[in-house]
Amino acid sequence: MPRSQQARSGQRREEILEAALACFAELGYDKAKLEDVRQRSGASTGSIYHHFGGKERLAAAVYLHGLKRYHRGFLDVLARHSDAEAGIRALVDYHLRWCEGEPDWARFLFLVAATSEVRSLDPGIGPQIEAFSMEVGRWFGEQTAAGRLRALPQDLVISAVMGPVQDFARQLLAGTNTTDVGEASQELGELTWSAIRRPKELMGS
Amino acid sequence: MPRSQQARSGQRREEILEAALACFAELGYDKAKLEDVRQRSGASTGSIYHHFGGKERLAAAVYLHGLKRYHRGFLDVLARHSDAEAGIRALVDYHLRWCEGEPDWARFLFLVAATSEVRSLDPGIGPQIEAFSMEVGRWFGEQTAAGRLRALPQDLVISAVMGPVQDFARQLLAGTNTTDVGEASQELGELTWSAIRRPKELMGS
DNA sequence: CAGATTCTAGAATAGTATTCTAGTCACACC
DNA sequence: GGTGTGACTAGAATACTATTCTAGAATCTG
Repeated sequence: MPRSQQARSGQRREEILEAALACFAELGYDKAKLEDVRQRSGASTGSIYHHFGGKERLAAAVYLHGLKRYHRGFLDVLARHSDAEAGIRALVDYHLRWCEGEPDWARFLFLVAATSEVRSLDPGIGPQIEAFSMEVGRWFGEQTAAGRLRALPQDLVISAVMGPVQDFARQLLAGTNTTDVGEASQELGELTWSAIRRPKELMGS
Repeated sequence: MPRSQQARSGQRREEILEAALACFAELGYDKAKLEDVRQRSGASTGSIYHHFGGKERLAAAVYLHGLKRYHRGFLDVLARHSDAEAGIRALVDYHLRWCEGEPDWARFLFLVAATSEVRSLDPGIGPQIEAFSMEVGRWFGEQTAAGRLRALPQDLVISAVMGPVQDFARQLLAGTNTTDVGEASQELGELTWSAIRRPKELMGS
């Protein structure tokens, strides 16, 4: 059975990855059958298993791919802002816009994969998160050291900054949400800054 | 084949529910086989299907059961506090303590089931959430009307209040977390209140 | 072109959710 | 006390889907 062309570098791999994202985002992890991915990508069962080794690890690969995109943009935002308040407002806005602009990716990263231990199934994920956390920690560490933010353990800082907007974005992605995104970004930036800025009563000490 | 006793009111149903929670919390939704639930509960396949109609709807029933417990405690907290600041700090503490005290339930509610559309598979879930939101909305509405909180759309208020602690609790349940829970409750309460209180520059207007 | 490697195909297999059939139990009614 | 009825249970039969396996094609290297 003749085929036109095959095996050009990572072509097939990419096709499968893309098809998998679409299926997972659209149907959810367990509703999406491997057969769906197979049909949408045009690949064969064997090919999928050759490249990824199974459904779970396929999901993990998709996750890592998306995570890198999200992280890259996130770090860009930090790099562009040395001012604490502007940086934090920009992060909130970034998260919201990303979810709005890439709903498939966002749905998969923050709704579908948030839960399970997808995180441990691709050896690239651990290092990716570690490197990201390091960078983020550096920015916040500097801001805190300069006395512009509350002095808090790093995990609390992240929860404080990203918690509200993540919660809101989840509602947004689930569609159970009425407020306009632009307004939400504005308000969430405002209140997030109020939460994390160095409290006024300590200013100047 | 003689059996000692059967069919006493909702006995079996409860046993299955309990076994299912344990399995889902321990293994995650897809790793947990119906066979596991069957063995742990002592029920038969047919019995499980008679009472719940399938794995998904079993998960939904577990979800609803846990949600009710969580909601009840949540509303109790609100009922016991008319002061805005005390109420919000208590809510933050409640969420954290609940996750700490009932890790199985919490893991299932906030990690396993948070994502999927479990929410739509049990006809009781919609009304439960609606009634809960109504109550919560009333409390926050009154506080806002009294000028003690920022004037914001309700979905933003909830994200602001519960976002940080939910994010932190998720880390806690995943075990990727170092900060002490008591300290976290204190700090999260503090910064959440800073976020949602009526900003000082408007006070007295 | 020969040999090696990577990749693809699709059938065969295995594991698991779901359905089906035949009951059993508790209870109401006569 | 019998008997009919509906809720409940059991476990085998079925259907679906992830995974494995074997053969072979495409591409690359020398």
